[in-house]
Amino acid sequence: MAEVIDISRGGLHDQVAARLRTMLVEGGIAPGAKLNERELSELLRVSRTPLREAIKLLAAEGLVDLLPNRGAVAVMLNEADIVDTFEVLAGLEGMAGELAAQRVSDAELAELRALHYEMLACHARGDLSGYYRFNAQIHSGINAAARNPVLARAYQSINARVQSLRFRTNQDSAKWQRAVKEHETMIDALQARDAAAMRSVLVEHLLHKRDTVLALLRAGLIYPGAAAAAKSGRRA
Amino acid sequence: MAEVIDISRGGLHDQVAARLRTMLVEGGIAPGAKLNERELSELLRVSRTPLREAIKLLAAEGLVDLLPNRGAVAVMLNEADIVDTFEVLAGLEGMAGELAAQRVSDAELAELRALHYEMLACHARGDLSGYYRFNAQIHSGINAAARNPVLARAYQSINARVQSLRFRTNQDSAKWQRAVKEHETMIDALQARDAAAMRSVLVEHLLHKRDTVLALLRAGLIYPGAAAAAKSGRRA
DNA sequence: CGCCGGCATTCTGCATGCAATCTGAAATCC
DNA sequence: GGATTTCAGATTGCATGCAGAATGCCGGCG
Repeated sequence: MAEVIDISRGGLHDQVAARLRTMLVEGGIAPGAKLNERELSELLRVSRTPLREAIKLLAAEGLVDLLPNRGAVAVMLNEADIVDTFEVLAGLEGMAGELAAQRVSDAELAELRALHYEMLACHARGDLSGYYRFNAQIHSGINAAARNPVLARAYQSINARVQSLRFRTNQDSAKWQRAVKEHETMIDALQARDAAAMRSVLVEHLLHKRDTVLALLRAGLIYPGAAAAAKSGRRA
Repeated sequence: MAEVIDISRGGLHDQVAARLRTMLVEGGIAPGAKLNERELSELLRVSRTPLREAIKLLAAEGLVDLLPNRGAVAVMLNEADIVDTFEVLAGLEGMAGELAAQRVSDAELAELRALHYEMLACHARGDLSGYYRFNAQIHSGINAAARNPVLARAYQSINARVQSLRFRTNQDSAKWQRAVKEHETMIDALQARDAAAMRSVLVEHLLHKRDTVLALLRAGLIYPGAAAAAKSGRRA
């Protein structure tokens, strides 16, 4: 037991949703791009029905905006959206950290520490891709240690919306260094079962991430071509 | 302005989703009940396609569980689910309270205070229905004052899952009294712009709500007939 | 008398077809 | 020449039809 995620390949629309999610998060579909049903149905080799269901799902997750009678477009977050999203993420992750500090088992802690060192190795090698992979694993591990599937799902859902942006953040050396330092503090706080410290460092961590993303956005590095004025106050 | 719920007239599937959501939250569809597509499509006078899309949406919101090749059933939360959900709700509402304390305008504060007195009036009259209505308006007002649509949406989505349970909590006089007291503390904390106090009282408030719901669940008053052992570790 | 296997019904899931709406542009009018 | 209107192509949204799977039942067997 204890496999929390297992429902995956139950229906075709779920597979389609997963594919689309990956494409959206990893940039296979550019932000602001229209999602043409016929096109995607041919690309993914499925009929339009499960595709439409998947798109509705992604809309509920906040990854696409649904325009009435005009289809769906990949979300283009403006500054306010990013600020709001990271604010919520910080709260959720801080909460996960608090709970994890109270509930983490020794085995989990050991595994997290191991992952931390793996990440340090990637950092030392300058292996950004590996760094991100272990980083995600660590955060996922913290969420798991929090023993709250509802929290984990909420976090994942909201995190997905900015994952595509964080994917593009080629951090400079100083910020990378600081992130590593923060991760070290995390592990220490976990070990000490210090919930307050855990929350604090995670919130800080997220706010720094936010600032990085905001800086990139302001520099026009995230939405290179598009006019960012498109979506102003709309919220689907 | 600031109507957070407005998505109604977008498409047919949205209207269907709204109808179903209401039926689920207000008990029109019992927890654990199967959602028969043909039946519902006849009841709502729509074809199965938008109905299915709506069901997928509700599944994403966590209001129904999707069984592969076996349709959907209205969620039946077990004790662990309730604990987890309220834990997250407490975190989110505490966060909303913190932000609201920092950002609430004088006009909003005045309106919240007015709503508070309206609620007191309902309390004095023993008007439970009106009490709940104003209660919901106050909480919605706090969320609005937090100036974070992402947070508001996340809260609403997760809150919907337990709304049907809270709907049935006929609080005894003592608990009602305490809730009223807590609400007073809230308004005071808002007025003082005391974020920490606001978080604290909201978290307390939610935990008390949780305990009330848990007590009802243990007493078998929430799922009267059904065997609560149905869903154990499943999470959709 | 209880258990097991096969069969029919029902239901979900997916594909396709049709109507309504939107996009874009060409032609027309001022 | 510029703006407006109108029309054709394309696209979304919804309804329906069909195949696969699951459920329940009935008869047969131990």
